[in-house]
Amino acid sequence: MNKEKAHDEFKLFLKAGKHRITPERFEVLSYAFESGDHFTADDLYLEMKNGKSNVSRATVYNSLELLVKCEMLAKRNFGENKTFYESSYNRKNHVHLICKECGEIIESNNIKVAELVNSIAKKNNFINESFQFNILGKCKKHSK
Amino acid sequence: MNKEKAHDEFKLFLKAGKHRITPERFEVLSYAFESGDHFTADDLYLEMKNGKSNVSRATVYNSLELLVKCEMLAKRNFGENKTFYESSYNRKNHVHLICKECGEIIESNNIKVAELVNSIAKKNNFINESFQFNILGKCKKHSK
DNA sequence: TTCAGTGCAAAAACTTTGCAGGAGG
DNA sequence: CCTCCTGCAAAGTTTTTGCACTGAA
Repeated sequence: MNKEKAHDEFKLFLKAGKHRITPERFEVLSYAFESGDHFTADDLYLEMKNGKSNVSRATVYNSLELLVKCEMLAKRNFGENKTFYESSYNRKNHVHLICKECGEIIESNNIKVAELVNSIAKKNNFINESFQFNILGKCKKHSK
Repeated sequence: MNKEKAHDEFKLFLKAGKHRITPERFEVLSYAFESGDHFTADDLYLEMKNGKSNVSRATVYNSLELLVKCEMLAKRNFGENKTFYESSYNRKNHVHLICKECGEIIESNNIKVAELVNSIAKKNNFINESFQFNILGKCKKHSK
């Protein structure tokens, strides 16, 4: 997704939900999309501060939640007790492989995951909305 | 796993790792196995305090980590920023279905999950040690 | 003009650490 | 007797909240 399209989509979402259109929210959007694949709210806040942005920590947290609600970002959580965000555009059904040695996060797309999720949900009378699928272990470099 | 067997297994593990055999560690073990399927360290600490146990918070955290290391408990994390523990006895390869409405956690066992994990790991030159597989959505009661 | 959104700092929630005293081996 | 473990409290981390002010509609 390019930046302009993202900007417009977020704007529409804000209007629809009667949230105000503020420059701070678009600043967060812009940094979020320039940031790496997986970042935390605080990382982004510090990055923005470095980049001479004056957006406050509270606003960063708030704006990221709005971006999750409008499905432009997805929340992840990899075992440490902190929340990561990632762009969710065109990224359904993917799995994270997380190296316990170096923390590297590899993403893998596998068509069978979605099928499996649906079949498990169905079997348990459960309405599937999203999933987290993390495989923990050692990456190639650290498998000694 | 019955309580005595668990006690013995933990004892052997402690000896093997040159950890001391202390009454506090076995108290934590005992409460952990009487506690629900998924509990946090702090929940357990408060429960123990209620139960007139004098074990400190630090010791609860420490002992739970030892129980994870000896593979009697598994660490989980369901999207909120806190660590849950669960008994890992006879519970490889299971998936959690978490209701966003009421927080209920359903467990599902599915033989295909392990196969899929192994095949994804292999494809990415990754050594699979464990996984987290959570499906988020609505349970039967809340699917309206 | 109005009130949602903002910045700031304080509080909250969960976990880890430092230290002095106590008990396991 | 030597340390590892313990309890306690303090500190650390990440996230949320309260409050007074500001700016979007």
